[in-house]
Amino acid sequence: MKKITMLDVAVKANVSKSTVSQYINKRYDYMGEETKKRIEAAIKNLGYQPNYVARSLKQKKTSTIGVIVANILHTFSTQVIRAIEDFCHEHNFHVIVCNADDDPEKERKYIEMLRAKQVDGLIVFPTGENLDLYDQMIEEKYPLVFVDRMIDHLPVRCILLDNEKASSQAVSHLVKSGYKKIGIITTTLERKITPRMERISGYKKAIQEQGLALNEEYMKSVEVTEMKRAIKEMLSLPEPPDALLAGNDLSLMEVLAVVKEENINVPEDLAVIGIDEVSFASLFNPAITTIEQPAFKMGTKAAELLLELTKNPEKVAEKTVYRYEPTLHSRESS
Amino acid sequence: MKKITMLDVAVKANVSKSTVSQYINKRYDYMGEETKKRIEAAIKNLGYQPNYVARSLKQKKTSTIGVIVANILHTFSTQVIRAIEDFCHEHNFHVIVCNADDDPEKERKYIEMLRAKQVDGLIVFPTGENLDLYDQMIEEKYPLVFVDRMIDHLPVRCILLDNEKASSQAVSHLVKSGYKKIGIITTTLERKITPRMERISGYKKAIQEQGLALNEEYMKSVEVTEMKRAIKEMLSLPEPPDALLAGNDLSLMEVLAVVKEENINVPEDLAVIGIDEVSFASLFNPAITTIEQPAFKMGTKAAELLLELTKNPEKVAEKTVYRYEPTLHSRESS
DNA sequence: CTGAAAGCGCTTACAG
DNA sequence: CTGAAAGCGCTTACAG
Repeated sequence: MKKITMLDVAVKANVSKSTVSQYINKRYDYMGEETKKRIEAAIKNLGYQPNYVARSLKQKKTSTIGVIVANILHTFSTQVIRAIEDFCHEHNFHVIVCNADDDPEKERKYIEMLRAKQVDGLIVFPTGENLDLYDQMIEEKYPLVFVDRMIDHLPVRCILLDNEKASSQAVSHLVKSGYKKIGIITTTLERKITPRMERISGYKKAIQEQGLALNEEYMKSVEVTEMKRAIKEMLSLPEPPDALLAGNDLSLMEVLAVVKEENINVPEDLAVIGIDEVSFASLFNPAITTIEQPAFKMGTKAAELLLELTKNPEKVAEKTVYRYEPTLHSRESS
Repeated sequence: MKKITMLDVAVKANVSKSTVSQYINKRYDYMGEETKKRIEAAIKNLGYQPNYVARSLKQKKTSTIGVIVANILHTFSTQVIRAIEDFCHEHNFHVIVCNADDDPEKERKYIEMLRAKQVDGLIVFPTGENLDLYDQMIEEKYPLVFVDRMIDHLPVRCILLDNEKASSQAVSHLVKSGYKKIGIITTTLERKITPRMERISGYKKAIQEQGLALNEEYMKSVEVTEMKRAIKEMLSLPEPPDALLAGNDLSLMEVLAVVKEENINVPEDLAVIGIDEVSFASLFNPAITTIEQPAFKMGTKAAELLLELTKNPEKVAEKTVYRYEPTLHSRESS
């Protein structure tokens, strides 16, 4: 079963490859009606499908972009990905998604593989460790957009939640409901991941603005595997918190696991609130108060910016931070 | 910023393109040590990255496969995708994922686009409507694997849950716990989607095997948007069911939404059990009994089969159904 | 042990 | 209005 090529079509339609190519690319400015029809018939007849690989090689563009998420386990990542895909498919771009799994080495490998595949641009949730690669892309004016995290000083467009605001919304909501001993639990800060840092700093500022005392024992940032232990520790303090802010969806799951294991009454004994919307928030008993990121909007914007850069690669690299507003969904858990 | 090509490396290392190519492809059977070193140095020095598009064109393979899922909103789909990606990345294959969104037209577009991009094979959760395309791929001996759904008579390898067994596990578990009026709710059967059909037929068989009466009013298959209404209807029957089997994760969410809205006591007033594992199952109050698909194993198998076909395209097309065992997680809701 | 040459399937100035 | 020719960046038999 030999593959049908453009040449086969040309022969069948009694024209040259060039003319078939013009037809395929809808450049029929001067094409005779007769010719068009013959080509169309030949294509249908032979079941010809153009080979995008050959086209890409010649045109030096693939109409494909790459997305590297730091960790696909977050609902936020999957929502952003879906938004990117929707936008790209509408604009006839393909998307290759890779999951760096919070591992800078994997991130490096994926950046290199995707670039070898000549993708036209990259949307990255950067681990932050591959500065040489980021620098290189910037220097080459390679289309690049960061999501969720930024790297200081790097002239790259970044899509971020207003993380400090998310924390402060949580804190003021809790204070309004009468809670005064507010704890926060996030995943580890070891690698200075933007959202975690900002959510912590936003929490600190908000606590102080509310005239509450900052208590170091109410702030834990640990690996997910350590999280249940850390939460239990916090809850067995002589003066335990009466409210807990989970820094993201995975942290919230750990909090709820402890709540279940220890048979804690929510919100009577402990108010719970999570940053990131989760599928079961409103179904839960009690329904969980969450702070939602506009993931779909953020993903769409990332794709939009990237495709724009793709079309216009000479655009100056510049650090532009696009901040998005969180939304509080007040439910029963706080 | 001109792209560095193999020719640049060759010139710098004082060898021909051919030799550089040999080096890149690690075919140094007869290559002099000196030459190797010079090439290596030139590559490092210039920061050369091979262009996979050119290689793909020449080799007529892209080391990329496509995955088209029927509906990415199912947790099962995302887990299968992750397994496929893991397996493929291990074997140096790339994966392009598309979401057909239960729309046969989108499926058609994606199959055509992916084939134009010359992906080496396709894993499809088929909508079932594009028989001409499926046929064409089979005839061309194009590597193809179906997941979750099969199409009668089509000689394609299929990865499926033992759906009938899943239903019968649910029914016998419920019967063992003393429930006798067992309902089932699934998404619409309009397009004869395999898992829905089989879960229904498995349910019917199990009910009869258990010596219970089959009650048509206890079986509803409707669009997700209609589901809450349908559930409420079933629950307001003169003799309502005392247990409800949700046919998949999305259906389970609808059941739980009704439970919450109507303040139903689970499992006292209504036992609940769902096919598909969900992230919150064990955190919920009450914890939800689920029947899990071995999604990771299934995805891995799909990838394994496909890569095998890719290596060995002359393998006869044959209908082989790989069935996987469901696992019951007995929790508090039933 | 290494190189010259052909070719993968397209696109694109340019000629006529 | 259409075609001949060059070329995108590789790989691969084959020659030497």
